[in-house]
Amino acid sequence: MSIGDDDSDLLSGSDRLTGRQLAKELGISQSTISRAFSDGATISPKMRAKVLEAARKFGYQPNVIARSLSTHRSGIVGIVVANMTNPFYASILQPLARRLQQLGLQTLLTSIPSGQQIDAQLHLLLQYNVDAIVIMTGTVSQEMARRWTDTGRAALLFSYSIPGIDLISVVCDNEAGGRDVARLLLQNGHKRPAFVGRSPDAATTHARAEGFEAELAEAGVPLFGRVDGEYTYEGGYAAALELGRSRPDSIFFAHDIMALGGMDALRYGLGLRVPEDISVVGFDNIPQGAWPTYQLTTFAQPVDQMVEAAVRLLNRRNPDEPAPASSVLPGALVQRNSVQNRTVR
Amino acid sequence: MSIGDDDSDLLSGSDRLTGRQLAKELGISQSTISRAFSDGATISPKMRAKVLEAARKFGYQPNVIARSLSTHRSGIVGIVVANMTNPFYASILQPLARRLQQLGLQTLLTSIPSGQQIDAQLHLLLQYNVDAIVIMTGTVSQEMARRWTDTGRAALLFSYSIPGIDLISVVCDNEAGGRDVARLLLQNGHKRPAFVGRSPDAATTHARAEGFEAELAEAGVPLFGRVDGEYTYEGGYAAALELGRSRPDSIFFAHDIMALGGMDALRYGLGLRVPEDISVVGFDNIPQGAWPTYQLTTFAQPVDQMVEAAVRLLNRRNPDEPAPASSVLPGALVQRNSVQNRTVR
DNA sequence: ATGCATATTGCATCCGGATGCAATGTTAGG
DNA sequence: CCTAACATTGCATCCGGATGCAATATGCAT
Repeated sequence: MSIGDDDSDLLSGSDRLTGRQLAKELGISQSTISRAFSDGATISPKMRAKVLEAARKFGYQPNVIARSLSTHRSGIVGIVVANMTNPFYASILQPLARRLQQLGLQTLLTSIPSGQQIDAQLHLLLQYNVDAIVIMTGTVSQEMARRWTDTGRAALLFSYSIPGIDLISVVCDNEAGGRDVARLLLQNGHKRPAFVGRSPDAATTHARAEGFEAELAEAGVPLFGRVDGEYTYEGGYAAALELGRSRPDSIFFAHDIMALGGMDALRYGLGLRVPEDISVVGFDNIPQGAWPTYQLTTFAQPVDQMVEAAVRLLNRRNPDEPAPASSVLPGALVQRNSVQNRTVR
Repeated sequence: MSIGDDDSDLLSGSDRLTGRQLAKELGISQSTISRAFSDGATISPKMRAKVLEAARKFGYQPNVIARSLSTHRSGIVGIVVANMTNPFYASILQPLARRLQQLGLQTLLTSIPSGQQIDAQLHLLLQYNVDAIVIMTGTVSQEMARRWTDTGRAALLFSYSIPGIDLISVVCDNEAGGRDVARLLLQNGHKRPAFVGRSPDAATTHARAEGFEAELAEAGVPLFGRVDGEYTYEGGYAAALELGRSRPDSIFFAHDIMALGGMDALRYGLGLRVPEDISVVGFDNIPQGAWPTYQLTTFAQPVDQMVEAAVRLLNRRNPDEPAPASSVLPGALVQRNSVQNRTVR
């Protein structure tokens, strides 16, 4: 073998080594180099070892772009988010990106105005040959959804779903969550429960609201009031201000971030005590809810399991495996200190 | 012209139209198609219009990957972050991504464990031909920095810098910020000011600490105490717990998120009142600091201007423009209600 | 109208790997 | 030892655009 030991600094140049150069160096063909780096290619173990060894030595790595050009894959997962200021999304992005990186997948992040149509973004991501997308917000046209799945790429709705569009999704059981919250309030003797945060286009909050109201109805307790609003601290603040005046004895906010704004509105805007005067329950379980000022009782989305499920669905290497189904994961009530027992004993 | 009007649905197939196909359709060469889409290429305005019109009609768009293969550019900006749970980073990511998208640049997000060496990530981003990087955390080897700049791509440290590494950065004037905070505390009659959050490897917090201590020294007020800690809510909580026992009359936290944790520790852990018993000042100006429970007085980084500056530096199309310099932008004190006047009148 | 400079367009080839098919090498059965 | 069957490797070509250079077209001055 004629390879010197001292030329391993070939990689230090700004232009990298190509497969053909390495091939010439080894006296073999470029195809063989290529095969050494492709799983399941027809190459003898001996030859592969030799190539990989030389590649390591010379600092050769296949050019991702060139590979992508012919394979139509990229090792990139597109992610569509809005509202990274909502800590819930931030807390998903982090572990999701990390898990994907562990699998050798990069994340192309597309940030959009909340709740919009995202066909244009998907189109764009398609141009970059992303292998899959995780969508956390927005609506998609049926045609775009079809076009996407036609390419054999996975598309995954994370923590929500779009009515009438058959893309797989990973969600927690929102309706059950709503019911659990209702049951908690009922058990603690609440008679005037209100709801905040339903939005016309978000099936997620619908399910939360429906579970909540259904359970109340079954107990014969009417919903005392409802206000909608943006999924922000400010939205929750405004809604609570509006709703609080009519004195419900408890408010269920469809998102923790709204619940925090709501609690502050109740306390600082209306001078009420939480939970003594009014109970508050949230949904999501963001870190801030655990802060001592809030001690928010909430329904926790099982973020870790959801990320795991997402990664599993995205990582399906060969497109001919059975089409995966949406998964609905169970969440759990996290009881802290924003609900007070109002039963008369 | 033989183009029908009804075949504009060519784009609906999962495989897109190539430039050569479009060229054949128009009876021209593929080169001309390519030139029609490249700024500054030699092509007559008339021909370009004709091509673009046909492209629109047939739904042709140049393949980004193929283009990237020969140009070595990608229209992607890599972003390296840690700690998206720190709202400060989340609040940067959002506008930054949006501004870049407006310029037709996508963002490839790389999330790493906080404060580590990120050579491997940069190497990876290089493989994807990213046009530039924005680094928000971590250290880079001198060799990697050189290798990166040798490729003619911009690299930008956002909101921090790495000692000994000459990559341009966009930061606010941290030292001035530290001084301003010190002056504020002094003006309000504080005699026992403490500092929390300096970290050995973060020049940013060093500068904040130095400005703070320098200004105190000039006024003849000794630093009452100092505790370091992680840049998290919990880190601030723990530090305040430790420091609070010795009763400083004020604490300057190097990061708002630590200040919030600190305030909670002082209030709920030690039973102190803020600002009556002890004043607290933060740095960054995250949204949560404005919440009524905290009303945190803080030094605000000029995030919008910093993002603008970053975008301007990244958007330098031709690499032969004068090498841009780092920019240091002025921040400003945001006075809310976590500092009390302790002057005896 | 003629000649030369300049503007456009086409041709051929490159970017770096992936892959179908043919050629060669290897192993096993007879 | 011979040949069928399979395992490896190389060859040629493709993925879809970009671009240097030659060829052609246009414009201008004389």
